[in-house]
Amino acid sequence: MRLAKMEELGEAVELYPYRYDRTHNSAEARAGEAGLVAAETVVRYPGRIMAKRGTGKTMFVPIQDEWGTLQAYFRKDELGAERFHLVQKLIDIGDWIGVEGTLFRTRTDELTIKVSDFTFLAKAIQPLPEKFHEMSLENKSRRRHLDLAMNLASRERFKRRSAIISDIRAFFAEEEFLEVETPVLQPLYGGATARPFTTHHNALDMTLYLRIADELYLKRLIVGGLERVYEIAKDFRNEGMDRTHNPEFTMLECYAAYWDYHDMMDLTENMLRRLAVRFGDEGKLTYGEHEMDFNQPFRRVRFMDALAGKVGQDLMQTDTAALKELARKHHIEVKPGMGRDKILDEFFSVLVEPELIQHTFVMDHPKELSPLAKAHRKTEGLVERFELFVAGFEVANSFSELNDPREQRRRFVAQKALMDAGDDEAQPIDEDFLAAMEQGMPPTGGMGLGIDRLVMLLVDTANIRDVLLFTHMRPEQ
RNA sequence: GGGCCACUAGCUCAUCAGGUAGAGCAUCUCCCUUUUAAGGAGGUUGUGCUGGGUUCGAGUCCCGGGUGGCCUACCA
Repeated sequence: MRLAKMEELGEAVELYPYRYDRTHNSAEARAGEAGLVAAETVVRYPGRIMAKRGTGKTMFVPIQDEWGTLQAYFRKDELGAERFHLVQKLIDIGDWIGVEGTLFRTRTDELTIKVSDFTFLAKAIQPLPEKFHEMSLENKSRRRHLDLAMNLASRERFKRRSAIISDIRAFFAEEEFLEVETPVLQPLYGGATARPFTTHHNALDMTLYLRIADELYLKRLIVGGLERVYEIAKDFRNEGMDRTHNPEFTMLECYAAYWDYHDMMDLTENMLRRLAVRFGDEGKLTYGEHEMDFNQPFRRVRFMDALAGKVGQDLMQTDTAALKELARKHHIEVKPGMGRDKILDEFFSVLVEPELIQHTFVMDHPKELSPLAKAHRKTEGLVERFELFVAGFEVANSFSELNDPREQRRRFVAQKALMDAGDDEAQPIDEDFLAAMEQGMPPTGGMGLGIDRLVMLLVDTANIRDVLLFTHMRPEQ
């Protein structure tokens, strides 16, 4: 048993020492091989023991650090019987160790450190998982530390996510947006249609909600005179979870004074093209079986036009009764209480969305679906809004922000009516936000983008769990 | 929410007609001074998810429960 060996090992070495002076990591040692070998430089390299291959008086031990693996070669005649015994018998796979020695190539041409001395760094009591088979998705998600330890591809994916988010921050800095932080705990939720998580503040004895969006706070900043703001933050929605949904997820929202949704569309297009160039293949992306070329201008299509193309007739003037009749014909489910625009949305998600593989901006949505968007400047009944679809799912959502407080109040009241009618995703009236808007809000363009889905797209993975380090799962047992 | 499938050693899995369980890796003992899924000899490892039923006998068949996966639906 490992605990028994630990005691014996503990008599010879410090089991949990405090620090280690590294001269090279595995990537640096590989890159500098020629010089290091020629000069017989002594390197000090720490990492985790991933395997042990012994031949009695020698040991080959692959040691893994964040960047990869470097093999260490221990010899009994070099280290002495006692020290060699430690490596051979008492040190286990999973333990952390620092080795010191010179680099050479073995007979089989593997870059190796010939160990002149070593420092024990930390003991592992539990063994690492078996190495020949992929861990199950459940095990990977539930025990991410093991997934990261065993799968370099998984590490790479998460490092890539980090790099993508850093690059988005750099992009917004170049565009002169200010990064801000707004409350997670909110007395009222809003900015999206979704059910919230509820919590309680003891000192104030009041109900608080975990935010479902940052929108209403970011717009207050626009009112306050900060002209370009953005936030990358977790939102929380109390809804189902599946391949593309997690109850907490990372959202990017940005707002710019004096812009409309056309400006936001350009910004979104520029940002995605830049990411595709930096993280894809020169602007081309492969997602599953699909190929997309972000160098090409993004397709732009009006919501009602896309729908007309599918249904074979313009639905702009079609009344609700006729729509319901059409829905039956297309096997589209209409639930009681669904308004005309909601039915149109249903048509859209069933008929159009699945076919939006290539990056496409869908523009000018029906009004009822967008309580925070400004009415279309030309077409009655529509709003100035766009959604970006890629590979069949929605990545971004944007509008010319409604800034007329009288109209905003009417929309809130309409939402309230929906809520009273039993729609538990409708938004409550936010008087505080309305008061801010009444102080005068400049014309503003706003955009929200799901970071997790964007990362899925850029690293070509079908499951949101692959891009979230820790996902929500039921507790075991 | 609906359908299908799975749950057996620490890990990945097997046990094809019901007769109280096995392989590889891990672990333990021994041999081996250039191995790389190292090798060789030997040993240990299980409330077979859970509760009930059928049966002389259940991991195996039946029913309930739990957990997970896939598909589907719902969800700015």
